[in-house]
Amino acid sequence: MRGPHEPVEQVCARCKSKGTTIMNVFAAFQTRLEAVLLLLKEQGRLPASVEPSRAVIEPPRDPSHGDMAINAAMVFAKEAGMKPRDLAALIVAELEKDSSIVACEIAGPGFINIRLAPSVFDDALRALIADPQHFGRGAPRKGKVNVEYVSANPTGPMHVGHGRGAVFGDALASLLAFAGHDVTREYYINDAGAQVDVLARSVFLRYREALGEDIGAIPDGFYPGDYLKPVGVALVKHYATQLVDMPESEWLPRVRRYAIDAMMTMIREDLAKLRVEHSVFFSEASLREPLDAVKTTISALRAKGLVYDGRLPPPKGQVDAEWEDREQALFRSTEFGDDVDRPLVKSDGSYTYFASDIAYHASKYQRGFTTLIDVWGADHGGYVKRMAAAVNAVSDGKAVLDVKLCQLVKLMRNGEPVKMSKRSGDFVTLAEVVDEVGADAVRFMMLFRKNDAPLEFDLAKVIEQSKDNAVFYVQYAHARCFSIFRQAAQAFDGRRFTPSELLAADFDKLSDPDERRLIQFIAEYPRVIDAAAQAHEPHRLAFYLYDLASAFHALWNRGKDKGQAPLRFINQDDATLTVARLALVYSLMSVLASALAILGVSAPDEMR
RNA sequence: GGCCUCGUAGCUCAGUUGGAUAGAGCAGCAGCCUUCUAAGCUGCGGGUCACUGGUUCGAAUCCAGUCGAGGUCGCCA
Repeated sequence: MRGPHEPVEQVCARCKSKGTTIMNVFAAFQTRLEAVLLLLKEQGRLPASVEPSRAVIEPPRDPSHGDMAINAAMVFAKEAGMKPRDLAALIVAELEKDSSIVACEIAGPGFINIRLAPSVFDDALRALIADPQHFGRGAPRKGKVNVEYVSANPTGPMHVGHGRGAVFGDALASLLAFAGHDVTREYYINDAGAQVDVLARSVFLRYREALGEDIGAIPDGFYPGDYLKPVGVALVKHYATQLVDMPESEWLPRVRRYAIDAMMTMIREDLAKLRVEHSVFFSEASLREPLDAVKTTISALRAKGLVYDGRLPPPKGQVDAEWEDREQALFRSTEFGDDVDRPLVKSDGSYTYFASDIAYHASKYQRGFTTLIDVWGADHGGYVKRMAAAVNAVSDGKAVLDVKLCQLVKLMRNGEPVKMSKRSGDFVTLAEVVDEVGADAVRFMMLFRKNDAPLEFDLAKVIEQSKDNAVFYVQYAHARCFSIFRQAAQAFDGRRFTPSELLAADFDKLSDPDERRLIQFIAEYPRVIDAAAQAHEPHRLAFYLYDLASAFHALWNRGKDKGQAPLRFINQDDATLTVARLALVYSLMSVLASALAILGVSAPDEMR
């Protein structure tokens, strides 16, 4: 079994000298296209104002249109004062000088469809076979990226919704690292607010319970869950009866620290089950002590005129009897596009959560990060504008914040909703789900959906071994590749088919249109990585995997039909052909493994 | 009421940052199949991309408005 923890994060040292153009055929031709446009500019045949990078070269939707499509003629027609098709002709005349372009044709409103020599894609495959670990990776990029995800309150076990953000953030971080970014994975521990005091008091009840006291029903305003019982028991072991007679001001800090640590241990274990990792756990409390970074940050903003004392209009559309008009410290977030300025200090004098969060994000910037990605639940959507404003303010516009909102997860079983009663504190936890269906199923299904779309997660369907289950379908493609190699070894008296042998394969033997399509699909991998990383959308990789698996299964099935035996991957009478096909299978297998590793899903050798 | 995220086939969802005739899986219908790995395969039907305007060579995609779903609206985090 190939584990999901191959070193996808380590930037390959070879990237520096090698670059990506050899492997990314689309990037390579984008460069050539831009060179042509530049040349036309220099010759004065295109106005100086055209920006070559605005033109796009991409795989066409319809394969009959060729291998790549260029929209340049339409994009620049107006600036050039030419008809798109005339401009296209100009570009085509230059492109045709390229020996790897075997045909150019102008189609529709001015598309340039180009057909490439098969060797272009074959070379990409050779590059992949020569170095499967490297294929698709981006060259190292400037700037540090911080991905903050999970950041669940340390007050109880994680539920399924947390799991979605966890998997999303984890996969996004891996994806960005693979694409060449310097990525740090971070968890913000909310260990300074009122809710951890509630936690401490709830645990103190359990402590007394563990000492034999009858505590009765858990009162309102306390965390009722049974998961706190062991913490109470552990407290007894640690403190015996020492805490019982202390005043709250003395036991609370002790119990709080202990409880938070216990909760974080539990959360880390849950995350580990899901193969979700963080390299930095950042404590909110550490922003206050020993130095008050919140105060410092607010002062700095005040000095810039971005914090002032003022009054806020009461919220509209809802009557709030509690509303009291008062003067308070406000952050001028309207300066950066927010709707109202936001308070930093509560009526009791303590900081609002937002104040801490500004200091926290300032810390990220001070630690050298310029791209900040926060993964939040959709219920925090109303918070995005002010946070983006704050990041802008504390970094003087030098850092950008991208907040990825994850929608709710609806837990189902055989199409029926699974009941979750939160009131009793006895809801379905993430750990229970992972134990039931496995990390692979949870991870893949959560990534097989756009993050901002609601997700239905069916506990029964995700472990079904059938084509209807995307996890199985993709993993099975990988297992099938292995199976083909096992079969091949048997058919050719234990021959090994080493990578170096596959590298020397005769790719001309791969001439069936479906084979060629699969090769091109594999060659698209670096482009998919690049686009998904740029958009911060790991789900694109999951869909690519599914489509890739689908193309492979279809090809495999063709060999199953009567009279189509020559299409089978293994042909005992033709070793040259078999080696070529195995080279294709090996390439496919490598890409499947690579993409699955980024998503944190295992790539099994067999699925019996 | 303000703001945020959405609205695509009967259902669940993609849609390559504005490209050509909008795709896939279920479900439905029609055939085929006993295996290089068995948990099937192939094909067909199915659409006012919520609606109305606008931007331009070109819009599911961008902008404005309307309708609908969910979320959110100082002193929770």
